[in-house]
Amino acid sequence: MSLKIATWNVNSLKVRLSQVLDYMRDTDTDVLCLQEIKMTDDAFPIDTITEAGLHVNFSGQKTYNGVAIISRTAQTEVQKNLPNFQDDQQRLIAVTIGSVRVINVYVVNGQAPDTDKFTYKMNWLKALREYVSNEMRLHQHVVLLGDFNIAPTDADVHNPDKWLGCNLVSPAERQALQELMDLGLSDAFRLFEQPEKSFSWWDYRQMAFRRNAGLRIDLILLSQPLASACIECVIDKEPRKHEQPSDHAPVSVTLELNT
DNA sequence: ATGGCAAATATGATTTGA
Repeated sequence: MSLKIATWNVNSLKVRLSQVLDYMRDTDTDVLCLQEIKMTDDAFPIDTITEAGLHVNFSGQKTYNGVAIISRTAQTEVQKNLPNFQDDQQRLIAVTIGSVRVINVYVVNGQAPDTDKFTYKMNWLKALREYVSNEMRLHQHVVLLGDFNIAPTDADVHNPDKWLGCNLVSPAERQALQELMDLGLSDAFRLFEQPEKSFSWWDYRQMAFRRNAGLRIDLILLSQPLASACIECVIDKEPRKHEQPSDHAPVSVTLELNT
């Protein structure tokens, strides 16, 4: 059985709803994890999505953040927010689909390394590690994916010199990502040969997309059994070329699972 | 050194993002 799981920071689901529905219609994506839906739960377009024959769970808030998971088959064991971290911001939703535990995150941006927001980011990542560690004891098939707001290495940055010392690329953030991966998770994108200068986000300004001046910060981390089952990981740049695009592109993995 | 763009909130300018 083939299973395609994708992550996409949509930067407002209100603005991008038609693009999301088109994506589920036009691709063979089975599970689509969204970040930055930027809407309250009472405004969530649940009817439009379910009328398209899709299943969905979501955790939203006013103005910022917010996450959702859309799938072609049923979702169970819904977890909203980290159970071990008091948080006003809606940044995590986890569900089980078939044998796969899907953990969808919108990691804190962190603004700059000497700010309160950066401290919040580091504390949030520490709590995420605890949570994921426990989930991996309960589930063999774990996918941790989303907008990590961390570029894993300088190969994931168009201009590392310019980014030196900034959030998204700092040693502390990269160490926190490494500690997550040390739980037994692999960066799916790097399981395969990939083109140089592969990015998942491009600034809206200065024609950054046309110049391919971007970062790879949207990641899919797989537990070992899923890494073995993974046959592909791709960044789909097509939606970034659309009218009124999100500044992020969808990233997907294809898993070939037994049973 | 600064702003560039986009979205939300709100209706003018500010906040946030990465």
